[in-house]
Amino acid sequence: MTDTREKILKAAFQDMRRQGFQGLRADKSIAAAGVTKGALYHYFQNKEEIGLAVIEELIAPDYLLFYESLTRATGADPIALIQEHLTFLTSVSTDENVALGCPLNNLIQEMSPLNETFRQAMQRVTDRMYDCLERALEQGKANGFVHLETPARQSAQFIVSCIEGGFSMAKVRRDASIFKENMEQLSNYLENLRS
Amino acid sequence: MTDTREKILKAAFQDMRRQGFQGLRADKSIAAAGVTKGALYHYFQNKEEIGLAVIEELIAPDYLLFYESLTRATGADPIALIQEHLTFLTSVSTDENVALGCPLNNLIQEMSPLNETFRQAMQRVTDRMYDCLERALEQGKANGFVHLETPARQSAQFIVSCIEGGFSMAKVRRDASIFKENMEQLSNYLENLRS
DNA sequence: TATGACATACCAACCAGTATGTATCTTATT
DNA sequence: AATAAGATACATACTGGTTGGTATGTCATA
Repeated sequence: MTDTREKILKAAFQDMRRQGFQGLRADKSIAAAGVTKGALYHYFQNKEEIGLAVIEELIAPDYLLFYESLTRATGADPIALIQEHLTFLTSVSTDENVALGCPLNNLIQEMSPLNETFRQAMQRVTDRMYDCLERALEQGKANGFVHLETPARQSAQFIVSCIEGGFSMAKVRRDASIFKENMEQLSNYLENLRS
Repeated sequence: MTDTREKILKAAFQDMRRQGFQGLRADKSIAAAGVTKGALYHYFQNKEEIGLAVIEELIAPDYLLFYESLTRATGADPIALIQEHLTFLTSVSTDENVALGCPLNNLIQEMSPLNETFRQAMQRVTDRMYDCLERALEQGKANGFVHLETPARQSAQFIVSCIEGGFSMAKVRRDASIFKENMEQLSNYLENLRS
């Protein structure tokens, strides 16, 4: 990826996080990085392509990093790994950070009903998160870490849902402690999955 | 409230649910209801006022209906009442319905970082939900329904957060069963709060 | 000399908001 | 009861700024 293209995506990502995709003013967004409209429409056919590239190239890899690693860690205790991830999420959640919300969640809320291509791209990300968590929980069952009656798929969905819900509710209060306390409750739920 | 004003708010509410507040084209929105721009700017000073009125007059009363009733039901089993509410939410959640998401959650995600007046109006709604749930749980403790070690405030936050998270994740898949399965997990969590 | 990588100027559509006009309804006065 | 005088409740036409996108030109490199 060229340097200019990367600058465009990063600037678009930042502004989309604040103002949404509809609120994104692409040329103004990149101007601060010294990139002009000419460059923008050289690398992207239209605004939609920018949004999709942000999802595919910035959001998806970032979000899937942990979940992919989770499935690869065969033999490990999945609950401990998820708990670690929650601790990590909590540690990076400042008031300023939660005020802008979860980039993926933001886009889901805004764009799912408006653009089917966006929706499918985002569904692919969440489905992958579910798949990874489900597999990890199943492996955890086989390895004696997870209670055998745990409904792996539903639990996977619930975990992701709790995280995103936590971001949502922290956002409206600009209050990271809301997120942290929610993660504590989710943590309790996770401990109940132990065998 | 006059009939015309009501028509404007209802039309704006519907379109805001799909396209967000930024995406709302107020005059086009009300045109289908036979109302013109003249009427719009007769009842509202600007677009912002429409959005705020939608929150205060349509969303807030609708959302608080259950939670207010919950606090009033002193002596009742709060967990049973909340479970009933989850069942109700599940029963009205069709694929088409979840595809549009929770109107409050949508607006929170979109507008919290962009408009402080919006944010405060929405925070008032969520705080009220927390307050009602917290009180109900505390009453439940006093009446022997709820485990005494239950952190009432945190649990209240978690419950709301799970519901909103459930809407979020169901939205991207246009799949009501995601919401239903999440409510099942939340239901399990609630049962664990019993004394 | 052809192509990639931009920069700049431009355009048509759109959109929030305004200006202006008018019919109806209310209220004070006779 | 009749009428004049606002006030209310809109409808229509217009405007100025914005926005996504395009057309065109330039410069460096292969």
